[in-house]
Amino acid sequence: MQKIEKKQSTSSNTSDDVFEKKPNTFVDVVIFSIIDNNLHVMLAKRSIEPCINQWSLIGGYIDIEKDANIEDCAKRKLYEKTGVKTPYLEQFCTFGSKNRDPRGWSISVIYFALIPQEKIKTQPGNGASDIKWEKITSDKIKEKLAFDHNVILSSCVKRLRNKVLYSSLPVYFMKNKFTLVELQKVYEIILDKEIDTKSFRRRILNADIIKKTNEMAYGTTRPAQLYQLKNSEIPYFFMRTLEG
Amino acid sequence: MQKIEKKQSTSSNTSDDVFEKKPNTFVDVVIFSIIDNNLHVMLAKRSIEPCINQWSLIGGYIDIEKDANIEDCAKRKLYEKTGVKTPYLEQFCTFGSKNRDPRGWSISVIYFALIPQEKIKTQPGNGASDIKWEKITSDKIKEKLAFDHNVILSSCVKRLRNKVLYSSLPVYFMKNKFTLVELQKVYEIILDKEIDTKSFRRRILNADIIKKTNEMAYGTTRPAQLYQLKNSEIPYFFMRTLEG
DNA sequence: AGAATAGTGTCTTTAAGACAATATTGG
DNA sequence: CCAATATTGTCTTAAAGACACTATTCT
Repeated sequence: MQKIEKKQSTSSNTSDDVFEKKPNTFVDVVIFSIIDNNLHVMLAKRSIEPCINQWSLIGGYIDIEKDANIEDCAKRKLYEKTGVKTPYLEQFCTFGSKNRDPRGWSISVIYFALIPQEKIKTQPGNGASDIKWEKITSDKIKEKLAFDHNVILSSCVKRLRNKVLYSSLPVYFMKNKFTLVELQKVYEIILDKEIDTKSFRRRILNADIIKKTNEMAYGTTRPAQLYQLKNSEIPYFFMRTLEG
Repeated sequence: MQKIEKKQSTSSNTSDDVFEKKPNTFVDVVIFSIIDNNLHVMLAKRSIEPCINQWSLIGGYIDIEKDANIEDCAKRKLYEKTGVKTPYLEQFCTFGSKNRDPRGWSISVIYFALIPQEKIKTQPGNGASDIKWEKITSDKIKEKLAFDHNVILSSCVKRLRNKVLYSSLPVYFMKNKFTLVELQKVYEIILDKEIDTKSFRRRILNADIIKKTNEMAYGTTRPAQLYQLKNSEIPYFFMRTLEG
């Protein structure tokens, strides 16, 4: 262990700055979407060291000139990669340790976002070769990510799964108008488990969070009622969790 | 708005340090305990600027030489003030903005701890004139705290309340051996609401989280069965929330 | 015996689970 | 009509709410 030099002269706006050395500070966003009947996460390929060319979650350091607060920082990173301004965004937790980044002590505030695939402007291949969607299979992905991002992703997926058992979170994956069958399918994809149709519909309709539109979804057989979210701001929390 | 100078020469341990200016980083712990049939929070009087002599939550900056990770940092601060090594400790959330601290951009990772009053070594007056317990009345305290600590405290109390509706968290306020009547009382204090005795006992006993001891608590009337926690590590989560 | 607190019995209510049954479309 | 999918009916089950009742102690 070498001694740390106390040479750093900070350009602080107060005279008594006691922070000789600070952790590096990041915000990372776990961006989820349902694609091809599977839960996916958005990854970015790192263009700089460390971990250059490895895939990672969407994020980067907090820019104290650009960002007024950490949520704005998360929104900025999200907007830069997806073109989406107001997705469902929730602070998940914060990872911080001396080892998680080779550059030294670092903190990363993790958010997660739920986005309907349709709303995402920047699709891989569409001028953005540095981002891609990776399929999540039971908490994990195949890709080996930079830093501790596999651990972060895994615990975030667990949190999402758990929360879906007692909330309306999956509605934030739906496009503007959707059928109850489609919504149930999204629940089943995330939970990786079949749900009884009657129970599901009773639960959702009872919660009074969606309203019928005057449109139907036509397919090859019986058309289905199209619904819309009533109040998209806050998710609904049920009094009971589903079996898990 | 003055321009920020980019003069800071960091003593980083890698050559390519892109972090011109970093937020200051803190960990604060909201330490709860039940005292005199009321929920209380531990406060510390600040001995340095800014906000000198104002009361605040227990916390301080992350010391990258002492702390291996943020949870250790929280445990260290908790131990320094309470003498308790292994309380119930949970990461709550992270606050970060350019305005919350007059010294500039700052991040604070907030933990909360639940401690039985009996376990706390450092009681106010006992050589520690810089700490005190403050009573919480419906999410708030009377004291005007430093920085944004009133906001942090308030949202943390709400989180605690909500979590008590569907978990066994209150057991972490109990001393080693306790009666079901005492545990119910703690639930009622936190929720500020009476609970039906039969329903409460059925719920707790059904969860199979406590076991009978061979001791009774003797008072002025009928003695009560003393119980102990079975597995103190992780809280129990019920399938249904209580009415709220 | 009577006050006080600990603890139980049991009926009602609510919402989920299970699963059979019906409804509506296209071919 | 038939296949396929959407939607509903209804019985069972699990756990909470309500509230009356019994049990055990001390004075």
